[in-house]
Amino acid sequence: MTAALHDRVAQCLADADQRYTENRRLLVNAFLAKDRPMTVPELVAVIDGLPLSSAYRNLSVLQDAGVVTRIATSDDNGRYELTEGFSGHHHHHLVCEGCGIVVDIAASPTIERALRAAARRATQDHGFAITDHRIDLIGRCATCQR
Amino acid sequence: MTAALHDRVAQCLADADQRYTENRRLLVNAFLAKDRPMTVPELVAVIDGLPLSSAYRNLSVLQDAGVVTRIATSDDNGRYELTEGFSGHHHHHLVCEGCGIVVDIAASPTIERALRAAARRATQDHGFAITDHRIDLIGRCATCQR
DNA sequence: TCAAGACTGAGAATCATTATCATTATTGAC
DNA sequence: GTCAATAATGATAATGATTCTCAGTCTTGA
Repeated sequence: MTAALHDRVAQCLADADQRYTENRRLLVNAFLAKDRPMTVPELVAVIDGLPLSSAYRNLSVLQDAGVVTRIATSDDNGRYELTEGFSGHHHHHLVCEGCGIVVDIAASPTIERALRAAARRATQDHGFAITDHRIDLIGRCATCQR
Repeated sequence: MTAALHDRVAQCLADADQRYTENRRLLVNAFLAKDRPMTVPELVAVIDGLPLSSAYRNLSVLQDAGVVTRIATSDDNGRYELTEGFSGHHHHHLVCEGCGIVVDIAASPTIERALRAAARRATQDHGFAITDHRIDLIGRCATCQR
């Protein structure tokens, strides 16, 4: 199961003329271990001995190859997660405005349908070619509610 | 019309023990002039003579008072816009992944309804108290499509 | 086995944002 | 109106996440 996933990652990197090195494998495994977007400090804390500079460089390589995605948050640290093709399912995010943590939630068919219509309208009205979307529900996690 | 708006901004700042100074008024007017989220460099370019440090400090004050909202983007600059109560209408964003520009689009009732259901589910399943949401349609603007 | 080129990691550089602080402007009390 | 007390300003320095640099190491394919 995960072996097949690693093969696909390797293929994806190969297509981008990149190798699937030990550090990159450690990063992918860290993402598989937790199913929520993680910051670079979180990643290096989990991957013992990985230098910051290597973490950033390899995340950038994995991002260019389409294996991971960087998500923008309002707190200071960026967060990374496996691209949907690798994490398995289309999902959206629950964002805590207290601590900044981000949790994955399943997408609903109703929302997806409505979004397709909205994308069509955006193309008509503004000339945008829509390729993706992002939905965040914002609030406070159980911990931050005290 | 805009006079009433300025009164409401003044009230909002007063509630936060802040004054509605010239610089703050200039910022609010800049937001009214363009109806899309703007970066700090864009703002100081439009408001002649406004120092960067004053721009950042006053945006922060306006944000704490609930007059402007900072939106997170994946490019390097943050973007600010008037909070919905002041800009007039609930809206979502069209984001160009080429140049990073952000354009407002109207929210659709269908999506809003579906989001309320999703928020209910998030509370049940994850203990989050949802207070807001954010929808971005991501693609390429007419210019960046060449 | 060897050369070409990719990868690594320590440290320096970058750049948006924040903090500092002396100066200036505003306010409320008298 | 005058006078503290307090808030706002803006130049500059500091911060901190991210990116770049570069010399050394590892892979790969011939």
